[in-house]
Amino acid sequence: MEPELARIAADRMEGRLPLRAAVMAVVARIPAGKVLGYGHVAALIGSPRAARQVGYALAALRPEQADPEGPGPIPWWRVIRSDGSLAHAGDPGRPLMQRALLQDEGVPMATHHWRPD
DNA sequence: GGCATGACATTGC
DNA sequence: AGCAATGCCATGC
Repeated sequence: MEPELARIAADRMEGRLPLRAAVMAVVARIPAGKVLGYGHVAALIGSPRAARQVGYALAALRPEQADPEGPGPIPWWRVIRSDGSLAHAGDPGRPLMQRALLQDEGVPMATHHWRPD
């Protein structure tokens, strides 16, 4: 694991970093073309059973941070469900956009699901 | 502190 | 493959 990720996990577990901030820090480090599950992100910040909180944190992204077109966006579209499906969060159009973004980055996907290794 | 909420995960059918 | 029932746990009121 990269030292930076270890530091983030440690800060989070010691209570020096709010879950929201830890999630942002980790997601921001996911390289283009790669994806992580919500539970995977949770594990990286030292709270393996807090997958739902990861989603809750991403839901609070400010518009400019969530906009893929903007400068330094948080790549929320690289976080998917463990079974490869995409969260809709009340917006049926989002899985479609997410899938398009991932395909643009060359993520291998089946018609509906990301194909895990 | 108690209780409801939710971009999830797992299991069992 | 799809669906329902549970378990989870950080947040906000």
